[in-house]
Amino acid sequence: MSSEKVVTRFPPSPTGYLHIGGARTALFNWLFARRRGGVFILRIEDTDRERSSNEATEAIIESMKWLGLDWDQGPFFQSRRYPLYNEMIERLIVSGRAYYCDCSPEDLERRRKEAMARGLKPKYDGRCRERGLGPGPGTVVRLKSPLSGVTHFEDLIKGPIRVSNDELDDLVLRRSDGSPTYHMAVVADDVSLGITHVIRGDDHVNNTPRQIQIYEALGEKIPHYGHVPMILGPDKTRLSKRHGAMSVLAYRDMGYLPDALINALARLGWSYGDQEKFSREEMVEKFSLESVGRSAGVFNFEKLLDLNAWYMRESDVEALSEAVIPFLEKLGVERPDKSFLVKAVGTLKMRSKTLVDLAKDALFYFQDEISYESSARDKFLVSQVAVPMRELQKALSRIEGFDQLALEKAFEGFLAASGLTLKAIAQPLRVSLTGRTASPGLFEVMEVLGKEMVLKRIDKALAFIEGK
RNA sequence: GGUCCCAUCGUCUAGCGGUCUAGGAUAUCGGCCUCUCACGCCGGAGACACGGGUUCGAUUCCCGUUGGGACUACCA
Repeated sequence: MSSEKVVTRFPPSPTGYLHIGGARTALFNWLFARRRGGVFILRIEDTDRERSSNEATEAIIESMKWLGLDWDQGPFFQSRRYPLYNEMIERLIVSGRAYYCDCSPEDLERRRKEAMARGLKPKYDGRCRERGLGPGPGTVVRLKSPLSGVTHFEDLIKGPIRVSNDELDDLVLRRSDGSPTYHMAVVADDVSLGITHVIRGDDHVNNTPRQIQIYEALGEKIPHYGHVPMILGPDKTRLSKRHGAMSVLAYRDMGYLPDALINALARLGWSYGDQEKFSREEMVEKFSLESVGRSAGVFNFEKLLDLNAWYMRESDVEALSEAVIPFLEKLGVERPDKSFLVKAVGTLKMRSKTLVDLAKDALFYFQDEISYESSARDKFLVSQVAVPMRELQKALSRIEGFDQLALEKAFEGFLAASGLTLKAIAQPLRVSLTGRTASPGLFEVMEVLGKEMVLKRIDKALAFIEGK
């Protein structure tokens, strides 16, 4: 491709949170711009004042930041750029490529129905095209679009797409209240921001010829287009609130790492041979629109979970510890000691799949009084284990350095002397120390907990057994 | 209804005419490892929607059928 400077943009409308479909579109734009050493712009499409909100805008920005999709320019707000749109619309009127129309919405609706009843296309009939109307109340401005010919473009993902012009009607550019319509605003902004590549959802394929007509009327250079397929819900219908867990921020709150979500999103639609895991740098290096698939896909939650677990395992333990703090706090653990937390997380990062799980799994480290899972308690804290546990406790109390190595040695001695197997004592001890039947290795747990806490918990378990 | 887009294991995908008795990942089922749970390792089951062409040869190219999806507003 040419050496032109690449400029892409992500233009969400702030009518709700940023969902994973939008996030993927943003990601692809970001990836493409970064790959080509170009510019990535964030633009907020808030021309629909009714449905737009500041909360949504903030949520979108927060989501972008959390995902690490940094933008070079913006955010631009369409609501503050009306003069630009009006200027462009004036240009079109002056050059005769747009005209005023005073057909009322009700009238239009009636004519549409009539047309449909007669088996015709429900498009604008061009009534005001040649009336030479001027501005006035209740008037809109429409594009004078070509009556014949075809509009075509080369989609970077889907290949050549052509639409007969008689499928397209004279779309409204400016509403009667003076505001620009979506199509007008998009084109005007893309022109003025110098957008070279429009990478957006599949649902815009049909809009593209319309927008190209506006470019042509304006005499502006048409950008390259790439339409990425939709993301579907598990039932293969378009992703919506119905499918739950839509918002990017919801994934953050469910304890997913941004890198894992990004990786999962990238691999939904894009591929690089058989490779599944990509660092950001690798993604940027290897991304191309040619290797984005053309068919819609279902978001695979199980795969995200697996990826997240992998990213957690690969994480630096310090960073992971930092990340889990808010989740621990939610569970009532306040200001955990940093070095203790790091040690605790070190024993768990191989086994927890999300930060939420990690926090839950780590809870026993931080509780003064652990509670026993009822089934674990009933099965393992039974009278038969009281004697060996007491002996074990004695052996443990004699250990000098309470680290894994010393603990293992002490256990060897204890098991040899008592004739017990580790298997026989492991689960009762585990329940005593953690309250559960599943936990990190006993020696790891004990080292982190420390001698005092270990002896104390065994005391408590013995008291429980004997008190039964 | 019209227009446009799409179609490989349950899911995400590799495949860009012969290398395909179709590869990987995830999920699932066995087994190993083992103090539990994970991790890891080994193995199993599991897909080219259908029908026509083109070709010496189609998962791969073309057409049709079917099935999905999108758009068809003074929403974006």
